Amino acid sequence: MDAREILQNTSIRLTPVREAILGVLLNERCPMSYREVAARLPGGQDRVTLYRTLSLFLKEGIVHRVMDMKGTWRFCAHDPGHPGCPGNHPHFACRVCGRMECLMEHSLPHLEVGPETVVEGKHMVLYGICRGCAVKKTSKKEAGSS
Amino acid sequence: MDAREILQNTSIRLTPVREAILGVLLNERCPMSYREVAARLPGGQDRVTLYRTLSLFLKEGIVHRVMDMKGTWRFCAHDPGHPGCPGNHPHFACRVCGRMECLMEHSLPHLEVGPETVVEGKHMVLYGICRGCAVKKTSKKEAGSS
DNA sequence: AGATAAATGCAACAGTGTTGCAGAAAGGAG
DNA sequence: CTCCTTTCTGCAACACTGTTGCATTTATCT
Repeated sequence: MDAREILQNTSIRLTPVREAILGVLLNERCPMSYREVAARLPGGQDRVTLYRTLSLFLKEGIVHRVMDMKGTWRFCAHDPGHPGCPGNHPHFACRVCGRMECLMEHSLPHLEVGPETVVEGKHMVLYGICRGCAVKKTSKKEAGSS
Repeated sequence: MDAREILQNTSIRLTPVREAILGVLLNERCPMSYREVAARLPGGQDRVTLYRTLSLFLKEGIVHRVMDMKGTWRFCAHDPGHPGCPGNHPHFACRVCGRMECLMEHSLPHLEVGPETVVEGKHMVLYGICRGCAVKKTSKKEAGSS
């Protein structure tokens, strides 16, 4: 299912800008900051349009978002095959390459809080060094010490 | 143990500004944003000083920090009686009053990620409506409908 | 094709957090 | 106590994220 099809399944209008933005998200399939999305767009789009489009996608339920360790929102296109995807999983943020990934194989644990408290949602972010960067680092070290 | 004593146990200098800032954190005992801390200070302190002081406290290990749902860091003084406190618990953020609290009674679950990945830390934030605000809302509704 | 509603781009703003630098204050040595 | 070195503080300026209001353009329906 490509961007065009997904957008046509919603009540919002299909425009080139939206198709392009959703296309980028579908292509990467990891939570992206506005900046990362903008860098992969042909250019000429306004920041504001991008912010508004991402918020709209969120409202329409075709993306979810997580906050990374720098305090910026990252948006990720849902996998159409995973109906439970809407953010109900933890994420991992790499401090070296800055990328974030969905930990689809886990679901967020349920925590018991006080009886009156209303829990509307939860976020969990692990941070550290991703596999790709860890491997690169190790091999660099080994190369340096030999 | 008050702010002065805690600071004297570290290698950093004891200054009135630092004593005041740590005093505020010790008094509230919940994760506070720079803005909340500033509002409780006598005034006259520079924003930059406050940011730097909080970062210093973090480096010294006398506070921990969490990111709230608006992307701002919140700092919380450690409970001297809880050596395991350094952030190893989830937090709850109320979207009505904006306050955040430590969920000391829970610890963060361990998640198994790939073998090469280096996990350096994790964050978990529940959000919704805290007990205080939920109760207030209910009683308001009841009062309105009667 | 024309009308209407929505989407885009622009300018401006609020807020968080950072850096560089000059003057002020803390802590130690004599 | 006084001087000296270190480091802390406050100021100005900046980069960045995210938001709002408004005028213009574009999509969609009739």
